[in-house]
Amino acid sequence: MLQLRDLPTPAILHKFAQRYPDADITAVVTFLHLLRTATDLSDALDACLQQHALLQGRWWVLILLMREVDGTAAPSALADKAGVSRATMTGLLDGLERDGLVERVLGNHDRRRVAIHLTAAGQARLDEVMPDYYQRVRRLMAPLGETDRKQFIQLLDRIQAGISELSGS
Amino acid sequence: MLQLRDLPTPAILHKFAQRYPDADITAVVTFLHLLRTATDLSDALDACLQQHALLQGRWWVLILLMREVDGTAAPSALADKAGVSRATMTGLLDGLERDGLVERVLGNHDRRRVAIHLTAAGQARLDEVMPDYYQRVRRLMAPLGETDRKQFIQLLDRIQAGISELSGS
DNA sequence: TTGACATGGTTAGCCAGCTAACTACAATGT
DNA sequence: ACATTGTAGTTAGCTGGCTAACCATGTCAA
Repeated sequence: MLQLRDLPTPAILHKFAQRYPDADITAVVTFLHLLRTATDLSDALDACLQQHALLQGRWWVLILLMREVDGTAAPSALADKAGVSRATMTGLLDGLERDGLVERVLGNHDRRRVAIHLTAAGQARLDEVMPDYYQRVRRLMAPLGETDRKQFIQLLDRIQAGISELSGS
Repeated sequence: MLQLRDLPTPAILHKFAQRYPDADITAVVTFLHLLRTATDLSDALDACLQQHALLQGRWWVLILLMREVDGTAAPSALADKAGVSRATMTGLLDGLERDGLVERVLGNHDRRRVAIHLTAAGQARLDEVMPDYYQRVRRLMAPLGETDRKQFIQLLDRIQAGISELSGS
């Protein structure tokens, strides 16, 4: 994700719009504002996870495992749900297994398959980080009331729908 | 940035809220929606830049250089403005220099300093990618009218203000 | 004047993304 | 029965984040 510390000033936007007449100023400003806020939220999430010796990728794998009734899933399923490649998931699982937060259980019927299991230590780590996470998200979103949130999500969904349409065609 | 391919269903949110009573459901949903949309936009940006053999980090450096009147800046200034460490900037500049898009000019007065200069090839690459970029941003933001955009940015700014306040205290 | 500190940039080594290629195994069609 | 194809997971090698440590150079004060 782009780390935007220095959004363009009106003067800079004007300069660029001169050279590139296709520029839609308010579109660019909206686009960059959204990315900037998301980056800041992501950084805030990093700060939270770091307190508990976790990073986004590994934390998300633990959550995906906790969503399962038996705390077990296949690496490829985790990769799909986390939106990363299978190769990346192998690396994440290596780290989590080294820390004892998950374990690899070899399959019996199909010996290609491996089951990833959330260990007691993994669950304990989640029980430590999640209350902190929820607390922080609560505070981060506090500036928006319930009505604001509905409205905000609606605007996000309209952008999302546009993206799906563009990439679909 | 988190790759959220699988947002929690209401059932999952309920399950987690049972175990972690601090959870503020609408806050979490809003938070994840925002990150999800930003991720998708970032992916769309990646797709655009890839058409022109660029990645976000390197592209942003070129833009920062083009903002300067003489197309020149110090590595540390670029690092600050891009929001990355000086070490990361060294790597980005290595890649850009290898591709001939920037050049390092050694300082005369202070021999620690290096000036980074946007080359003609670098400017040409920007002139190739920017119209495509603006075109795509225009289309991505098309679902929102001018009024929507104002409102959206205002909501983003309120979140941003909250973040600054939290990290400041 | 020179010793201590500050600054600009690079290097080294870690993590986590990616693609492409590979291994092992399963399934399937002739 | 066996060759082909498909699938699950890993490995290798790239990029680009990070921190910490490390020159080299400037600066400043005793």
